[in-house]
Amino acid sequence: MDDHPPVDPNAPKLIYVQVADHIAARIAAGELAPGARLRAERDLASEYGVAYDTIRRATALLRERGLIITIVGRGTFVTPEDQRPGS
Amino acid sequence: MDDHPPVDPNAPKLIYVQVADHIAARIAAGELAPGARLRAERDLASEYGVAYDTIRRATALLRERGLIITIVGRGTFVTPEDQRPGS
DNA sequence: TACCATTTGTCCGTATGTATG
DNA sequence: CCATACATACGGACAAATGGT
Repeated sequence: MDDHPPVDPNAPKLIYVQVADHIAARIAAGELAPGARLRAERDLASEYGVAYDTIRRATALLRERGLIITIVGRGTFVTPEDQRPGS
Repeated sequence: MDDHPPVDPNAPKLIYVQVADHIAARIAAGELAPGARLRAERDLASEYGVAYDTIRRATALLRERGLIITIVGRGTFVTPEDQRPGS
C-alpha cells in the first residue's frame, strides 16, 4: 500500500511532531502562504495517513508556535502577517 | 442508574471543564492537600463516569493552571507548595 | 426564516508504547 | 521481570459554529 512519505512510524520522533514539522516546513518554504487555508483536519489526517487525534495534536503544536490559527466552522489558516506574535 | 453527581452531560459547561473544576474545588477545600497523589487517570475516569480522553483534558487544564503536576510512571499530584508558580 | 454543507470541537473506547519502582 | 501509571495513536460518533442557498 502507499505509505505516507513524511511520516515514519518507526522514527524516534513522535508522529504528531513529524506531521507538525512537515507542515511547518511547507509554511517556511512558502508553499503555504500567510492567510492560506489548510485542508480540513480530517482530510489532512487521511492525507498523512494518520488518525484525526494525531492531526489534532500536530495542529495544537503549530497553534502554540503561532504558525497557524484555527476558526471553528471555517478552517485552519497560516497565521497572517498582521496577527503574528511579536516575538 | 447511578449517575455521577459532579458531572452533568446536559449542563452548558463542557464535561472536562466540569471535572477539572470539581477537582480544583477538592484541592481548594483541602480535601486534596499539596503533594497528595490523585487516583490514576483511568480510575478517575470510571469514578467520574467519563472517558479516559476526557480525564486527560481535565488534567491538562489543571496542569496549565499549575494546580497539579504529573510524572509518568508515578502519578498525578497536587502541586506542592515549593513548586507553585510565582503568581 | 429555514435548511444544508463544511469544518472544528468534544467525547467515547481501545491498543500499544514508555517510564518508574 | 512485573505491576502501575502516564503518553501516544487509532477510529468513530455526535455536537456546535460558520457561511451560503
